[in-house]
Amino acid sequence: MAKGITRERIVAAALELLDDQGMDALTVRALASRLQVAAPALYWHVRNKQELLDEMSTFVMRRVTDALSQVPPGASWRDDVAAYARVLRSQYLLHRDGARIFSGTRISDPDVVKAKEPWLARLRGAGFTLAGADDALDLVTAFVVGFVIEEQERGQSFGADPDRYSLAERDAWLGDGAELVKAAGHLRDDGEHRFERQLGVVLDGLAADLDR
Amino acid sequence: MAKGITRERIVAAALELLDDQGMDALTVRALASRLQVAAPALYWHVRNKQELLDEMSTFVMRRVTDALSQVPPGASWRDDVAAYARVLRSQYLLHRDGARIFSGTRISDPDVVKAKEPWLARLRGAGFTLAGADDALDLVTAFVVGFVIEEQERGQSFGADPDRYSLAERDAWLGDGAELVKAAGHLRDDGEHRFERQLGVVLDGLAADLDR
DNA sequence: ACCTGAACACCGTTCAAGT
DNA sequence: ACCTGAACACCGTTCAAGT
Repeated sequence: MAKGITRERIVAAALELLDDQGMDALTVRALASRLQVAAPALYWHVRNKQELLDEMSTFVMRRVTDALSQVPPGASWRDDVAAYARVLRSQYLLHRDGARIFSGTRISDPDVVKAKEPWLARLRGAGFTLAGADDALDLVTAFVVGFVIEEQERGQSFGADPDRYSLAERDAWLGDGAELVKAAGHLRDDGEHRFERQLGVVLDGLAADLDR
Repeated sequence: MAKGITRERIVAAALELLDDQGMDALTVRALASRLQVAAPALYWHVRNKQELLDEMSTFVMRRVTDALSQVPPGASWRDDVAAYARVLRSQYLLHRDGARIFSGTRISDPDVVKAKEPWLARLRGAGFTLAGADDALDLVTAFVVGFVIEEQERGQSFGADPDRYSLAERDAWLGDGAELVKAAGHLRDDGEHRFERQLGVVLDGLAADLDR
């Protein structure tokens, strides 16, 4: 006894380690030491490190579907799709480099994929074709992934060295010319506002698509 | 002489190695051996591996801006933004896992960032505010990044084991229920068509934004 | 069934020394 | 200025052996 390592505990500890120390520090040995076992012990529960990473992704995506299953059908398809986008973003944001690490990975649990079903049904009910509904969800997923990758990268650079990424520094680094690029940098906002605004544009596009 | 390693040659060889063997095989030692020098030789030209990766990203993004500078102003802002999206996607597709590796990284060359200037100018000419133009380009970037990450992941899984990812296998793996998810899988297309369709939706959203 | 100790073939990086 | 050889502290993974 006393040990009792399980797949679930390994994944949970791996996510903690990732968030505490970052991707480079997520080694099999460091993970084992956090769990107070020798490194080879992990190989009884997990085939290799890649499988561990896949399990971590699946865990995060399961969190997304769990959170979504709590969301009641909205007043409109817009509300439903927006709820999906917000939940996906917030779950990615929970983990260091979450969007980059957990996007575009194979999900190992069919239930997580099947959780798409009610969302497809809601969109169909709102007038989307099945293909159109699937397309819509994938488009929103692509947008969220790309948005949060950029968002987390900016956050990390800024966290590491706030001065280095100030507007003044950036302007100096850019040198002469490119006045629009510089001015745009000063107008730029971040976080929720920016996300909601761009999400709104995507939803407007889907609405235009639906009306056609 | 005879050696003549330069930063440029290192980056070019690193991209070849990435495409030939994949991310895991892109080691300092393998790269050195491809360039016929001892591993520590690279450290005279590059601070560390991270800097090498940043240089690779910057190189790819410079390719994007070079290709874009050849694109004449289109008949409409839609054509301009679509041209940008297509070029970005095609440059990511040129390299194994390109979107995941090269997105959300700091660009080390100001000229690459400054190349945004004429694109901002064109959008402003078409009626976008400066903030709106910047937002539009970033939104399209986020979409392309997310789209191609998913696209390359699918391509890689399928390339590795075509049977494993056939529709029949997928349906069996999903098990009972989720009929819409299964049916949507059968309707799904890939590549250019899918990209153009989803890009069209994003552009429609921007158009709606512009009319407001 | 579950875990350890020792080992293997590798990593990225440093540094004195060579030309 | 540019490169090498040797070394350091680490990797992921295997495997016989322990309980």
